[in-house]
Amino acid sequence: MAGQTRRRGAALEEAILAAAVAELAESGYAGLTMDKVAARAGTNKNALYRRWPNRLALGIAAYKQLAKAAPLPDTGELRGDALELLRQANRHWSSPLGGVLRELLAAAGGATEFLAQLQDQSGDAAAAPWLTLLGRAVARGEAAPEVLHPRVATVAVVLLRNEFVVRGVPSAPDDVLVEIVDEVYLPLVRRRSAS
Amino acid sequence: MAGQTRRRGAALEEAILAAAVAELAESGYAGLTMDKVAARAGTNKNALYRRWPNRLALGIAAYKQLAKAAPLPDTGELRGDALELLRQANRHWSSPLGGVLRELLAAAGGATEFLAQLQDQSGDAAAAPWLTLLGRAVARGEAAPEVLHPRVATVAVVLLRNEFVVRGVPSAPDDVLVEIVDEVYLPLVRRRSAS
DNA sequence: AACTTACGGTACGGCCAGTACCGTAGTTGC
DNA sequence: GCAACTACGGTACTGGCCGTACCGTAAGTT
Repeated sequence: MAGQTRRRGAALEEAILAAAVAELAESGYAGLTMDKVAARAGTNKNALYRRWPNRLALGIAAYKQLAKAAPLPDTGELRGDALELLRQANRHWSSPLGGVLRELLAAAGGATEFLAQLQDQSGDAAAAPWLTLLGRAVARGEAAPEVLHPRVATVAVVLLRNEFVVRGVPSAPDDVLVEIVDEVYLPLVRRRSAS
Repeated sequence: MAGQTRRRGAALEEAILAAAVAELAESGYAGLTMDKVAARAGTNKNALYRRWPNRLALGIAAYKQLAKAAPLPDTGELRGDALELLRQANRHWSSPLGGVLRELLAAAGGATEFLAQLQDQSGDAAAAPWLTLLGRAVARGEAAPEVLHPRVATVAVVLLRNEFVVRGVPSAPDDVLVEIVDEVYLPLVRRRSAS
């Protein structure tokens, strides 16, 4: 064969991951088969199963390669920041990547050990940007301090994610984002502890 | 064989659905195989594929048999109603049925024609009870009239569903429900159009 | 150099979706 | 009451995929 040299260790691992990423991007998790990844990486399934216990683990690893954090918006006012962050999420979920994430969440099926791997991308870690964004708004007097709580801060993204779960793939139109921000998020966050 | 008579039409269809429901309840959607359903119904896959085009369609049909609407709570005040409705949803999603629903939503993978079948159980139709519940609260003066909007009305359930998607199977503790109601839902809904 | 480790090739077991074919029982129309 | 038709039951098969096993051989190790 052409390949006089035989790859090992990290070099091979990177090649496999790259192949998995490519398959994931092209065909989604459903189309990610161990045989195809092995073929694409120019190796065989042995090398895969030596590194990842099963297909799901490889899929998650490949997804994590694909998903990268976007910079935090700073428009100077809460509404603009929230909308922009929501648009980022919208782009992510309506891209092929969003479908992949849904497939993975599904394949994990509630298995905590796998879900934990995905939370960085989809769950708790996603609260951090919202909290800092809200923190700035509180400092500006745009929001009440008692809303600096993960459950409250992330309401907007959670609602948007719900759109995708319930309605399906296509990207949410911008009106939906505006509606979420204006009808729910801002009223919720602006409250002056109305008892 | 024992069965002298041969079932046809509706009788057979019911038997198949019953078998599918049983399999779904025992093993979830992942464990629902066409062979097992056929065997359990005492027939073969032909009869199945004559009625449903594929496994997912049968799974959804079986799920719809399983899920039935619970009566609408009426405790006399908004907080109690909302909490009770949330507890219903919590029970549903933390039961095996919830896992099944998640599996189905995943298997549908954004295919609109299938999602539409599930929305009755999980999506838009779920907005109706919340709207009537809120309507009563508005009449009592417990909520502002401008919150009679599906997006706003369903915020609580959507947040709860998110718990399941992100955290996994186990039932959400009651504190979480209380937190959702007290930290998010009531403040959101009680606003007196704070501009 | 000998030794160990990991890759490559290949083959296979097992499971399952979906399809095809055919004999036969039940139903319908005459 | 007979024929034609429809739908069920049995069975077999294709094709795809996950996961495992075995074995020869190249790469790194001492």
